[in-house]
Amino acid sequence: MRVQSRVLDAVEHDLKKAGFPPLAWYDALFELSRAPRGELRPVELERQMLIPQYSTSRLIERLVDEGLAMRRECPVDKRGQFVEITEAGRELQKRMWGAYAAAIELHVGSKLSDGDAVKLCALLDRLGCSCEETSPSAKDAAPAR
Amino acid sequence: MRVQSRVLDAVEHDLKKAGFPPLAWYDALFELSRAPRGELRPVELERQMLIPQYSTSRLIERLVDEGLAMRRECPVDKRGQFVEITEAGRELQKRMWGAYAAAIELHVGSKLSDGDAVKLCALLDRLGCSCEETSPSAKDAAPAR
DNA sequence: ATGCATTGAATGCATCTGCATCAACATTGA
DNA sequence: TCAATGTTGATGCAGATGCATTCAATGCAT
Repeated sequence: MRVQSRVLDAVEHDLKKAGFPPLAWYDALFELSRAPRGELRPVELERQMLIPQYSTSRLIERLVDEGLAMRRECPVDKRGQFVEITEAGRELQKRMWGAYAAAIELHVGSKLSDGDAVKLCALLDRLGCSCEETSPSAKDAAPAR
Repeated sequence: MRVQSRVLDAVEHDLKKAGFPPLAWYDALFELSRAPRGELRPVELERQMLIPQYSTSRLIERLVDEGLAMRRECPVDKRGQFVEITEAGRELQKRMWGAYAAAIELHVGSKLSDGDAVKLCALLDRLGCSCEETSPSAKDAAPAR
């Protein structure tokens, strides 16, 4: 817990210092940019990012407000919608990646050999899976971040 | 990042389900309870918990409001103060530890052998130290959690 | 001693979160 | 067909957080 918060804070701090929006924006833009046609249902974005539903809704709202994404309605399910990344969004995502990658290298990469990184991933993976055993209802699954 | 947020959320979720306050309260009560005479300067608490100053200030405020801790003034430095844990505070800390320990065992302990845990700690330790190299000023050190 | 930077703690304000709920649509099943 | 149930997404509201600033007390250098 201590290490994670230190590293994450350091990375977010670097990003902010470079004048960029929070990491969550990057995550969202990244997921959108690599989606089939640059678009995703909010529900899918939510699942990718491990954040609660209302949080997704508001994140999208902000991205749209900033012109980084746009909503389009879903033809097959009229209560749903698609969120599509704009050119500006793709551009910001790429620019942020510069700072983000540098921060990762500085705070993580430079401190771990490739082999160590692999070992670390393997160990962490054991903690990651099957989190719902506490409660039968999937509704209870905790949101993330 | 993904694993940490999943595990932490699961633990916090279990704690809340058992009717307990957030983990940060536990952390603070724990630090206080193991301090020399059950008391700590806010600044020290801040350093132990890796949270920003204003956050400590408000956390203490809540603990005091709930009768879990009490403020006393510091004789040697009149702008400072001491925060001392109360009996109720010690008791809550102990009761929370029951649920907390169970959650840790469920979400972490049961998924990792002792040897793996040691390896994991060793790997994480390499990421943890020397975080201030980005900026010469210590003021810039990022807060945590 | 006096001016000046530093430290310890609190707080006003804007923003963000979490929770519960809502409204609209979709699906199922009798 | 129609009621019950489930999904999708938004939102009002209370509480939490982050930021910058404040104020008082302290240390320090001249």
